[in-house]
Amino acid sequence: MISIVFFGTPAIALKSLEYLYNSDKFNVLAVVTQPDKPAGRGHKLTMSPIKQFAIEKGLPVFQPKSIRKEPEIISELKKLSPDFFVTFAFGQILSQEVLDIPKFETINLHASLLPKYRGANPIQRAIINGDKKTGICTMITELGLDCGDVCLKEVIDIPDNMTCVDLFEEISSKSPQLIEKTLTGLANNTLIPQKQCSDGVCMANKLTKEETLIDWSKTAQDIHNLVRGIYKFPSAYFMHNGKIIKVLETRVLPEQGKCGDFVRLSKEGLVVGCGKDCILLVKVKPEGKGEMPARDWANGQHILQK
RNA sequence: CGCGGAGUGGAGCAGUCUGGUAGCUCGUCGGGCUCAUAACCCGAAGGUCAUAGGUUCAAAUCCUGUCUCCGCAA
Repeated sequence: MISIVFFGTPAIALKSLEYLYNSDKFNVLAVVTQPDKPAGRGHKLTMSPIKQFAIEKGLPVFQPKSIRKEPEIISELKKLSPDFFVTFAFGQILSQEVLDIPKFETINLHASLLPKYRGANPIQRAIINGDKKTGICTMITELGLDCGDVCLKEVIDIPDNMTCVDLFEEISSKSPQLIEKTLTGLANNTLIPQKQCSDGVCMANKLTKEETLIDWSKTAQDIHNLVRGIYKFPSAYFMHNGKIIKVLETRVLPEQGKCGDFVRLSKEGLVVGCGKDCILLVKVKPEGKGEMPARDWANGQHILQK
């Protein structure tokens, strides 16, 4: 049985932890996750989905503020003497001292086809940039950011209307098998990690507030990619009468209109002019309101009424 | 107790400050026009104004409590 310590925080990693926990090939010794943080309306202290699962199953949980600087936790991890560390969206940088703990390796799962989209935000970036495919990789963790040798990769297609929520879901459910294959391959020496090729390296930076504001002078396709790329997390938006209007669903229409103008109201939604072509707003979510058809919103705002 | 918005026919909103006949756009149904229509014209149905209490001759509107939904921030 292969013993591991699992490092992870958000929901996307949950299925992987669950899988490893339930498998009789693996023994999950402990879980390391980010400290509880005030979150949500009311700032209630909230534990990560990974921690919730661990507590439910009675697994030991470590929550370092910064794992590099907490010798007590490091020595606890050493005592466990695991075969592997598995990291998946953990959210902290490890130190060499930590990487040296497991008997075999520390492996990381990264949600892109490396070396493309190293860094914090590979999933949403792939959609925002209009990529037709992306994927997941397992890799040997090294000190640099997502630069270690790649063990296994799996390609995932991105259809034109896929949102980041769909992609999250797909990645979340395909990851467990990839991690399993990687661990067993490394453990019995049948898997040889490959260096990342040096060209095609690019970073997937965190989203800034400015990026999520819709720029109507861009092409309708670019706006459509932005909308589905950050669907619900945290959503593309525009301002109207001083209110934030989030845009949840759009379609590109091959017609002309002045940038940023409300062109017409159709049965399906509100048509807005862009730098190239027009975009149809199908579903929106105004500040202080729930989601609604864009047509209904435009109706109540008395946009485009004679 | 982090800050803030909102609950009004099926949908989206106005009306609330300055209490006194329930309003607008859309949808639905019926009829008309049209070669035809998602367009246009005429008409109809549909609301205990989230909820409980209070003030008043009179409350969607003022006061108090409760529930629900949401935005920011983190």
